[in-house]
Amino acid sequence: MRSETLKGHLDALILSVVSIGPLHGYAIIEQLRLRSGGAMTLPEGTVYPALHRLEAAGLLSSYWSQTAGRRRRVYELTRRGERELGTRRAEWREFAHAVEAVLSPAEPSGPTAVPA
Amino acid sequence: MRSETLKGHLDALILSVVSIGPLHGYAIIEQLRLRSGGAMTLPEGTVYPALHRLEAAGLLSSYWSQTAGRRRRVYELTRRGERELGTRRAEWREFAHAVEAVLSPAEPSGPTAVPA
DNA sequence: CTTGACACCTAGCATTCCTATGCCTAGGAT
DNA sequence: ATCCTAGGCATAGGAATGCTAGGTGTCAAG
Repeated sequence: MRSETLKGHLDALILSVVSIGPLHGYAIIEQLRLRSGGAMTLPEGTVYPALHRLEAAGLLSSYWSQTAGRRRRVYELTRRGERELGTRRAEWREFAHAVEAVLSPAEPSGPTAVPA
Repeated sequence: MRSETLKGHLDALILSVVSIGPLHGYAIIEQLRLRSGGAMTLPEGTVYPALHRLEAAGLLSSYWSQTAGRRRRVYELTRRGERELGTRRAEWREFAHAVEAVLSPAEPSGPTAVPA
């Protein structure tokens, strides 16, 4: 998948997987891969900065957890994050429909192509 | 529509409208707006550089036309542009499905969530 | 003669994602 | 003992893209 393809949609994807339950960064990467059927195998250098960005924006909160000698930073949605997720999902749908409309082959469309 | 949303998909959209028939820049902007139902009202500063980029990449070719004292640069798809459009449409579909899969609410998914 | 639609162009900015690299632990293989 | 792999986090720097904001010019309507 071309790397620019993802741009602007990563935040929604992360918020969505975290909305299911608190997750740490590495697990988020794993979930994105699993749920996308392998299509989204994101490098850490993409996801970690995004998490920091989302936390700075107040959409995620985090805490450290210690498990078997391994430290993990666990993220969960804030109230604002939940609301934002709703907005983003709606925006995605709108965007996807718009792209679909433009991308699907169609007959030439003059100025009169959109009926009043 | 959030501006980052479009990133990485503009080329496909432009190729798609031009594939219907030769169009000049301004008309391309108009077609994108019409076909997207108004969702994509792109500023010229977005589209013109993109057209130059696509021409430089060999996906579009152009020529000047004079109509009623108005000069227009008309673009049409090259062979490579047609092929590229096909690729991009396929990529869009793959991407859209992947996002849909991640974005749609689902039950918690453990390591066993993907059956062999 | 001013406004608005038509039509093109570019510089510079902001944002985003990726590559590359570094650091650390645990557990199995050699 | 040593190495490798998986797990786990982090950052710097580069590349790409779209937008803002500005500029040029024609033509028709008021």
